[in-house]
Amino acid sequence: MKKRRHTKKLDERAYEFVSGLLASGELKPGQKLSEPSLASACGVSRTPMREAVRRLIAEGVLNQVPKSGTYVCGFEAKDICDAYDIRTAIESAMLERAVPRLTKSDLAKLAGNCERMHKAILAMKRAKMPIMTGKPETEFLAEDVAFHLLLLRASGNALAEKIIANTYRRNQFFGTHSHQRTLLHVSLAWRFHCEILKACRAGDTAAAVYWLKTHIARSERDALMPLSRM
Amino acid sequence: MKKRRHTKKLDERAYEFVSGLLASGELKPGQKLSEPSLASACGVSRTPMREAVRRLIAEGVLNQVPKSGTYVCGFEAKDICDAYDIRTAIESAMLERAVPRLTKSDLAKLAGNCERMHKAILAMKRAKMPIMTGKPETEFLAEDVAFHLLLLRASGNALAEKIIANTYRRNQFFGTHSHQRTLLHVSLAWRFHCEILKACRAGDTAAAVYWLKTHIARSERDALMPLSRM
DNA sequence: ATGTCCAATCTTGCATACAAGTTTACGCGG
DNA sequence: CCGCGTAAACTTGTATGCAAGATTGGACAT
Repeated sequence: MKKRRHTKKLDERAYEFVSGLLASGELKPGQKLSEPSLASACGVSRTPMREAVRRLIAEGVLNQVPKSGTYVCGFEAKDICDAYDIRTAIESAMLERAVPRLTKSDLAKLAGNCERMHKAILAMKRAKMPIMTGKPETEFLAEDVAFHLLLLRASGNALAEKIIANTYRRNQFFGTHSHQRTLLHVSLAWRFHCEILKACRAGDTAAAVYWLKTHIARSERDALMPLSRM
Repeated sequence: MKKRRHTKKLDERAYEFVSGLLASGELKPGQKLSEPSLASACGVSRTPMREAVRRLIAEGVLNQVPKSGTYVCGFEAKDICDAYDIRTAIESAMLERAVPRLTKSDLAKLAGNCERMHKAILAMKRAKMPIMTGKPETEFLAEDVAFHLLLLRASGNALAEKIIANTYRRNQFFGTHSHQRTLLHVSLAWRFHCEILKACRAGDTAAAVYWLKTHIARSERDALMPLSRM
């Protein structure tokens, strides 16, 4: 194995470091941070950490007030609704373009996604988890996102892919911990993916869009549920 | 009037400086830049200019290759199509929500936008411009964008507003100079806005969405026309 | 004239020093 | 015990120095 000469750019490392803290829930909404402390915790200097922070600000995850501090953005039900509305609008429109363009290879990849989602569900069952967590959750979410992004990729609209990928990232930071991933929810998500795939195979654009919209609406309900109890 | 103690943050100045260069066409696609030269041209140090550059990179207007240089992104017909597809998807979906929510004040503002657009057209006619440029163009474009953003604002989806505002900004950098704003084109855009407004007044969501889609499709054609001749 | 190699120069990446405003904490007077 | 003022500590904003890779230009050999 060749020694990594570049390891990686430090601002990327810093970004991933903070992202990880956000995704794992160690950094909570409203919490105050500071560039120097994050930088030293990550083992880099302020400059790359500052760039990472600015990037997260642009993504709407952090905010900074000039000489005071950096804070994790709060998020409300409305932010989640907004994001799901955008997803519905863009993914539906793009799916209409994607369905007729899907190649055999695309369909095979989508089928692979569905299969691995199913595997994650089986693993969850085997482990008798009441709520999906840990490795099955990670894999499940990765396959979920990959499925949707592949459809976007097939639509040929790179901008749409970028926008939705960003939305997913935000969801990952904020939404993950609120989601209740019971067996019912993840099974349903898997079934919807399967229906979408079936419609894609049949070239039935309308059905594919219908199932996609149903799927997203259901996901939104699931994401909102834990918040409505407050 | 209180003396401005802060003038403005320097990274904001730097961003506006480079934005202006891009919008005015002084910086052409593919052109090579460098942070130090931009910084000294703007009268700031590298740090704020670097942040401005990173921001423009995130917006997809510049790109940087590690130890080599910073370049203005090229753009092709496909990028324009992608952006218009996103606009169609988001603005249509959001307009459906906005129409029932529009207040009298909103409608008045929209009417004001239309009126000022018309004024810009009349100014263009008076000056016997074959193609709209200069002050009429600036005002026309400002009113155009304001009209669309107000409808988005009324939809209540802040994320949509942000995404579309970004798209407009990119269009401003890349698309402006390719557009052929003849009297025919700008008049048509104005007419479409008027039709949208009329439908909004009548609470006719379907008609509003129809005219919006027609308007955007036509704008796309106009934006693409100069490129297809190549 | 042309290809090649090397050095000067330019680029970004990163670290750090300092400036200026904000927050916090502590001591003091009531 | 409580308010209050002040100073210290902390925050971000900005400038700058240096490192290391990329590029360029020219000298030199053929």
